[in-house]
Amino acid sequence: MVTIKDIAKQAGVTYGTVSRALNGEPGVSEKTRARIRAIAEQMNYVPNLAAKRMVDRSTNCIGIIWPKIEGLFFYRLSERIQEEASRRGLRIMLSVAKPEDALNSFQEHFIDRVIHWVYTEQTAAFIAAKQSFPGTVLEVGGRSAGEGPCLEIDRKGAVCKAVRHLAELGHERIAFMGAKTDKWVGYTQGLVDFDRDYNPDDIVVTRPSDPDMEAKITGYLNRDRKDRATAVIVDSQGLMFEFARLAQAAKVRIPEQLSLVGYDDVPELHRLLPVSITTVGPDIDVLANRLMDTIAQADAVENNDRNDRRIEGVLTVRESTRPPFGT
Amino acid sequence: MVTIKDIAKQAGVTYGTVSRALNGEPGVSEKTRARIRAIAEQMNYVPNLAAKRMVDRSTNCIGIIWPKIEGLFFYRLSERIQEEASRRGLRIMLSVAKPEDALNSFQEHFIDRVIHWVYTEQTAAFIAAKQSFPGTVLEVGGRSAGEGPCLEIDRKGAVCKAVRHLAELGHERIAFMGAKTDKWVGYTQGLVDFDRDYNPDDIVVTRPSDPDMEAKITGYLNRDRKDRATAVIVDSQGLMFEFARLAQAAKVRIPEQLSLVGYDDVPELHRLLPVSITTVGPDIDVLANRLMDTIAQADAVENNDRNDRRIEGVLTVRESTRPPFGT
DNA sequence: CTGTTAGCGCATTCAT
DNA sequence: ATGAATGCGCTAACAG
Repeated sequence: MVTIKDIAKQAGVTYGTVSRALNGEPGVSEKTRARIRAIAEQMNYVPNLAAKRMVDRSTNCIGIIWPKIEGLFFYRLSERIQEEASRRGLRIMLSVAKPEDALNSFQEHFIDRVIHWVYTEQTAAFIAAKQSFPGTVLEVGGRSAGEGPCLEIDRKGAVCKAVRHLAELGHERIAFMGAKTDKWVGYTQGLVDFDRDYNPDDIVVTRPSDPDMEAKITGYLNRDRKDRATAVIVDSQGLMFEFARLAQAAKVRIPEQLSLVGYDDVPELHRLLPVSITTVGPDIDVLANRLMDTIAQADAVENNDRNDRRIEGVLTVRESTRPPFGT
Repeated sequence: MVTIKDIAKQAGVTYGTVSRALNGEPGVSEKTRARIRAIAEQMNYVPNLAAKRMVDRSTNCIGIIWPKIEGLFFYRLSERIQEEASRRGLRIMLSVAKPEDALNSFQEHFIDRVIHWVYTEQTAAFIAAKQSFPGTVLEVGGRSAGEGPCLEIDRKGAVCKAVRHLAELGHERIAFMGAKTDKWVGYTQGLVDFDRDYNPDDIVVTRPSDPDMEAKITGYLNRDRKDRATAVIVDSQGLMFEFARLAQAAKVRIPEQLSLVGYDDVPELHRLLPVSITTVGPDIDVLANRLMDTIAQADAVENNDRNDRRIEGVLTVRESTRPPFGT
């Protein structure tokens, strides 16, 4: 293992100078700094984080706890986060372990800033782990649950935008398939805002793991066209995989017979149907950016404007939505 | 921050004794050990991991370098690896950075065992980083390229099994879509082994990023049925996403008009078509297991039997393959 | 059984 | 602008 002492020897200086040079501290001539940098690179020097941590407590590595669900979306997001991070000279480590275990791992490895994707209620074990975690945990997704820094995704508002889009196209009956979460609230809100009737008959409460999911969706799709909506919102990427397949099986043509909006814009979605799918949800680039901005100045974030802590959803109109037949 | 020195003072011993007591080392009377433990607890002592790591640089953490491709398969695999690892008391960290950066990150964080998924030629930068890496890099996937430990996936043999399966069903013309890799070699090998004609016309060389991918596949599918094969092998999950869509668009019914075998068995595949898809490829559970076994005893692995270093593919027959029409 | 001490790799302060 | 020296908290080897 090569240390700054080795580099010092090679460069013919003392290791104090090497330390200054490599850390961009003043008091080193640019010439020797460049030389030392070159030698370090060439010797493949890797700083020892433990030693660094002994004397000062900073790291440029950020840990991310990978959520169990939201698979594809998060997969895409992590690619973008990585790009953003390296642009900023930050490093990224991912953990797919249970959140509390992940936090412990990060702690052992001197990672003191962690991004946590909130998708369900937090377990007691995780809350405990979070409390004893010496660094910052940025909570992303759900409502600003607790004390620490957070970045809220306005899922409700996003789905509301979907309703608006469909209403503006002229759809009178708009259906919703998904779970009774914020997204569902956004749906009902949208119906109110844009003067559409709330029709319990047009709501299919289900999720991919629901054993009756297939029956419920197929049941809805097989109704007489008079008895179903002209547009539907599907509340997650996971459910969209199912929905697309069942819609094709039921020979429901999209968008001719049914307009379709999905939540979360992942490329794989557009491979599911012959047409590309209109989506709402956070913009993946914006999200990656904001995450890095926020975590980069995690201490200052407490003072931020409330609005700054929130990510709006965006609507991306594609081929799967159009005015209802006969308009 | 309370250190062992503080505890030592409180307990009236030296801090060396405290260290031994707290770490369960022999050479401390049980009486003083208990007393020291109590004091540590009462003073709310938290060991300084950085300092510990300075002296004892061991971890039970394994790093994984996330490959740029193999999207969903690797995602599923990493879930299984995580489960396997925690069963064995090991921890996992993932990096999505460039392989050489990932290796440096791992080194910084004292992770000295790394799993690397080989999917293309290795860059010079990575080979250099690997050479100066102080730990073990387990290469998985490709041919046992170099010196270090490796686990080869028999992609060629897997595709060969696909050909065999189709041949046994009675298919005379079997097509292949994909890149000219090991999998393609397995295809040609299979044709030879099972007495099928090699027909360049039934090979569509493409990949998801190929700009002409869509045209090539659609062109093949739109041929007169007499001019195309009765079965096709698609060489990757990524390409299958495209193929399934194009097949539906071209109104080619599977398996009635065309039998279909995919490479890599990921659940998402079976949401693409009305029927589930027959696949070949490494079994994800077996792979996770073998990876953990191998990395757990990374030093001993050098002596292993050659056959032990290889993962066979398995064929999972589902609805997308059946005898050709008219048989 | 317990005390003593060297040194892990580094940032930093004080000299020069 | 650079060298020298100190100490961060801890383990391990050695001394008593």
